[in-house]
Formats: sequence, C-alpha cells, structure tokens
Amino acid sequence: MKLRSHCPTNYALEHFGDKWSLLIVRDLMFKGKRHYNEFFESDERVSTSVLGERLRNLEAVGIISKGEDHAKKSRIRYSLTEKGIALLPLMVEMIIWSGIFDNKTAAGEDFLKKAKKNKAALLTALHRKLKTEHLS
Amino acid sequence: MKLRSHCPTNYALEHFGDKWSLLIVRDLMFKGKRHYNEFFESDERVSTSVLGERLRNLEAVGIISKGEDHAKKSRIRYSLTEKGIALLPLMVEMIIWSGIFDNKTAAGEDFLKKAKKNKAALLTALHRKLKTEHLS
DNA sequence: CTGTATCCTTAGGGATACTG
DNA sequence: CAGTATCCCTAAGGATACAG
Repeated sequence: MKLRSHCPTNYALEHFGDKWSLLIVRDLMFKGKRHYNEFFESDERVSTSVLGERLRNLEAVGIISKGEDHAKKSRIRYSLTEKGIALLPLMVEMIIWSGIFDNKTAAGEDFLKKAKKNKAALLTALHRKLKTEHLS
Repeated sequence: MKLRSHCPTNYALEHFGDKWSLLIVRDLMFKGKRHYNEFFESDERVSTSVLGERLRNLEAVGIISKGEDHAKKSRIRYSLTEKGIALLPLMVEMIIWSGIFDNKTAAGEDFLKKAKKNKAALLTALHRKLKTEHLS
C-alpha cells in the first residue's frame, strides 16, 4: 500500500475512505452479518463487483478475514480481525454524529441513549462480544 | 442530498466518505489552517479542481462555512461549523486507530499519549478551542 | 452460495490555463 | 489570493452473465 502521506488521518482514509467499505464493517459489527449474500442484501444496494472488490481490499489491509463456515464447509464466513474490531470506537462516534444531525434516522434511539449515558460501558460490552464472536 | 439509506453509518459516509474531505477537516481542526492555499499545500497534493469541489460540498452539507478574513477583506477564511466541530471525537478516534496500526507514523506521539491517558480531558480542551476559534 | 468476468457508463481526478 | 474552467484520462461503479 503506497500512501499519499504518513499523516494518521490519511492512513485511515487510505484504508476505508470510500462510500462502501465501512458499510461492510457495520454489517459485521452491528448487524451480525457474516456472509456474502447478507452484505449483498443490505439497503444500499451494492453491486457484486464492488462488493467483491471491497471484501478483497478489506482482507488485504487486514480489517477482515475469511474462513469456512463450520456448519457448512462450502460456505465462507467473514470475520473482523483485531484491527477491524479496533474500529469500534470510530464506528460508534460516526453513529452518534449522524444521530445528532440526521433528523430522519429514528432507528437506533436505544443505542444512542446508551451511548450518551455511558459510552465506556457500551464500548466495553460490544468489544467483548466482538472478540468472542470474531476472533477464533 | 439523496441518501442510499437512512442508516446512520451511511448518513456519515454520504457526507464525507471519500479520500479528501476529512483531510480538509483535519487541516481546519488540528493544523490551524484556514485558507485555500494552505489546504492546497498539504502533503497529499490535492488538485485545485478536487479541492474546490470538496470545499463546495463540505459547505453545502453544513460542515464548513466561508467568511471574509477580517485582516484582509479580499481573503476568504474557512471555518468549521458546529456540525463540523462535532466531528472531533470521530477524528480523534481515527488518529488513535492509525496510531495503533501504522508503525511508520511517529508523529503525534504526544497527542496519542494524551488521548490514551485522559481522552475526555483532551476532547473538552480541543472542543472549547475550536468553538472560540471557529464559531463567530 | 460465493464469488469472477465482462461490458459499458459515469464519476473522480490530474494538469493547466485563466479570472476577479 | 481564491478560486473556476477546460481538457483528458483513469478509476469507480452498475448490470448481467457465468463458474466452482
């Protein structure tokens, strides 16, 4: 990966600075989705070519990993890596920011209330959950 | 602004989900830059056309605002709006994340240490500073 | 089910010149 | 100084078909 600069903001943007990558992270992190077809069916209507490319890229930069589903070996299951799980605080801040400024997003009221009341506790709980579910 | 969905993650991505917008926010937020030529001179080497388009867009979505420089009325000065300043926690989390995983970024050691030691205090201090400097 | 491959169209972006 | 306008090329993305 050749970076435009070594600024930390830029480092992050070169990893996931596009309109699709973090939607996959969101699906893995908050929606319990783990399979290709589940990502494909998300509301934003990604195309197969874009989805394939983003999955490949996220794996290449170490944010997600692929493994076979233990229930059905022909089925591939995606997981967040440690690097991916570490995006949790960033994702939560994104949700909070949108919650403040998007008056149309009624969804997630409960989440926002929790985040406002005790953010640290919410992060700890989610972090533990992700670790047990995604790190083998 | 026509959104692909009303998911909060998507709302945020539709605002600044590209490789350039948050670099401008970074310059305003952490580098004290306020003018066109200063953004243009940043390390990532943005082109004039892209810079112009991004400034226009960030203003259109309410993250930055334009005003004339009180020192020199022909000079335009950019400011973060309240909506832009509210991106502070998100930006800080981005920097922390990159600080963990980018071993080449030695810069900002001091910032990272402070963020780890007492994040809330750092945020409060920066937030106050931004409010006094950007909100007239 | 989990993807690739292909085709085609559109959007992003670099370089440069130019304007108030 | 603070941009816009233009040109041109490449990258991104949608649609569809196909493969293991």
